Amino acid sequence: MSGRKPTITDVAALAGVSVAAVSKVVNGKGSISAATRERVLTAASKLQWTPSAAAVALRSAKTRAIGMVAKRSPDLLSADPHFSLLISGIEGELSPLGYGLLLHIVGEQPGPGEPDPEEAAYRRLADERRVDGVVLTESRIGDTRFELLRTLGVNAVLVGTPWRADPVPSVQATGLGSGIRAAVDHLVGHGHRRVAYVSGPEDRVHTVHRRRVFEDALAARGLAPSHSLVSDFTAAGAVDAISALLADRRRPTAVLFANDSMAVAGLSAARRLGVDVPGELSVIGHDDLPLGELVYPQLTTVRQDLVGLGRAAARVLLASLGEVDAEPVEVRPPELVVRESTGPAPDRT
Amino acid sequence: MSGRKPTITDVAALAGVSVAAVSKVVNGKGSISAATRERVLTAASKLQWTPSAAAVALRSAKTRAIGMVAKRSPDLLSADPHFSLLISGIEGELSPLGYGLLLHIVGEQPGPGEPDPEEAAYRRLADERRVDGVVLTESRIGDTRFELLRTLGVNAVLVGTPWRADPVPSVQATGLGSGIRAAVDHLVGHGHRRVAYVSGPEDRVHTVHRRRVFEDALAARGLAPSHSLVSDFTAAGAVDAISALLADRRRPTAVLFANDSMAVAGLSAARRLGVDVPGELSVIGHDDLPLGELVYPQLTTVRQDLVGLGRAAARVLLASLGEVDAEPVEVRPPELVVRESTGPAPDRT
DNA sequence: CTGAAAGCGCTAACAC
DNA sequence: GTGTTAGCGCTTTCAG
Repeated sequence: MSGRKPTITDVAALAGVSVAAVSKVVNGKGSISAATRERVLTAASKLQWTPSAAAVALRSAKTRAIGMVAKRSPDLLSADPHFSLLISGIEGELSPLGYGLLLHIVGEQPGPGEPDPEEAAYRRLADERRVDGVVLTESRIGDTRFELLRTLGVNAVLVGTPWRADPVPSVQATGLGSGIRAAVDHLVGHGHRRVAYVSGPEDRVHTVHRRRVFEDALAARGLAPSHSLVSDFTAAGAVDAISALLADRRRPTAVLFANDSMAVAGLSAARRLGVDVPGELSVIGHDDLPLGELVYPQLTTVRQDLVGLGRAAARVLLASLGEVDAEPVEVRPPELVVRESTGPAPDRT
Repeated sequence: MSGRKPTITDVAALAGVSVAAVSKVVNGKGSISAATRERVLTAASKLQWTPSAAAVALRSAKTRAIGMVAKRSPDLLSADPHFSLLISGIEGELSPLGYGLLLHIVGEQPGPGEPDPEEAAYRRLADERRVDGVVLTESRIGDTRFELLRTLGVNAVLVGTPWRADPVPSVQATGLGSGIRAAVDHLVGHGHRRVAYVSGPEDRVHTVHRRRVFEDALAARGLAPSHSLVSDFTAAGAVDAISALLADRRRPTAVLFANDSMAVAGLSAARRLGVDVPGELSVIGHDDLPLGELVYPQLTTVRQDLVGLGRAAARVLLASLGEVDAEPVEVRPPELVVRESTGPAPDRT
């Protein structure tokens, strides 16, 4: 395409040294005199040479890439912005070290007579030796991915809470639960007594965790959930949920959703049904995606430091690869962001 | 980590053939007897062997990966869901062929005394020979990326309209402009006479194109834009724009935004100012991101087949790599999706 | 401190 | 139809 790409040999020749010397200076290993280093460096930059990733990978068995596979339902709605933020954080740590991020998006359905696409994706990553590690998200109850990855021999780190204290590397925010507790306090402090919860899919670890935190927080104020629904992170699910809640004679005056997309969809559905938010119903989301600020009324939500989580996950992986020291990066605790979708409970009627 | 990974040699030994034979069968090249093929295949599967990506890449100078670099402003708001959809389409084509997608996210700012991070990212991808091609998005006026990529010797395909008929590979929807024209017709048909346009950043090729289509469509109905604003794809920008429009004594009765995020932000801002949508103001977005269905009122928007564009881009790249035939995949033409944010023009007062 | 040499796992001529 | 044999570009002992 544009002349041959220079190789280490070219650099060595131009610098008048051996290829070994060049290798040593670019890797900072072995001992090299300042003079030689200098000559190699200038030769390299003159030739615009950068080590070939493939050669390095083959020789050193390190690809300098980490992988991520995202399982996506046809309803692209939910996970998306969540992933983007996480990826931003991950990339922020990888890029400076020259690591790449290999992304795979797989469907939910195994396709007729085929293996689980998610598992297949991890296998391929491992078998082809394309990555040095992977980051997992959306911890699931009964999650088999760690086991799989372990037998495949690839490093992994989980963003979130492991399924029952599995001894797997993972990262989570400090003070987990503080945001939801603050949300409950906010609501109760505003006179709400009937507050409902709409969770995400039940196979998610965070689903049960968040609901428990919610219930405990309410209990601490001497209350119990007015309703507790399970939904699926889709818009339709949220709409169904809100319809059910509003149809109840003793309907809630406030509802917490397990993510922002559902919260916005629910909020919109309520308004469409003629229910004023926050006048008649307060709504709180979870994650603080950009979306929440765009809508009217703006969404009160539990902010999660997604970028920080991504960053932290990358650090853990990088540390296990010996690239950085294992100093954990701090992930900001979840916090309540009060905007316009919450307010005082409506007058008792 | 878990026993040594099997190599082609192991497979050859187990099958009782030469490594060349194994290579031939996995690559479908050369001539191999059915019997040998069979033995190789069983040996390979017994050993769970898959060719090492690094070895293949080094030897054949093909990485079987394509790259993408996304330039992201600190305000993550805009490009996001757009990218996710594109990526879904791209991955859909890559995965079946065993290709990977290497993603890089870079900031806008060059950092003090540093080179443009975007350019640096492309250079790294090329110099390290990490990918066989890249897909570019967000065609810019005066775009230098193609030139860069050409001198770097990497295949590239653009999603969108090239900057002034550059002879670069690109994909776009058939019937470009049809969606915006339909939007204008929809509005005018509903009695709107004062319709405004809020564009994206002026350095984008699509910005000027879409605005022209808009103006031409209006002109075809004997009208001219009531206002034409330039914004920046941020929520704040959209809010400013809508405020300016509504402050005008002769304010528009309808406004088209260059993307959905701005449209939703604008729509929300209008409502916050006490302006009813669509009663007093009709709003139309662009792209049809999931977000538009979540909000209330649901957003009328110009749908763009983002997934199809991603798919098509991947095909073009794959074709230029000789992996697939160059049959262009069809990208659905843009179409107007009428929802709740548009309606009849308010009565003249 | 420096260089020669042996591969990493695989593909592609080229012989047989 | 099948095997032998060079490397691809780099890292890493191991002598000097």
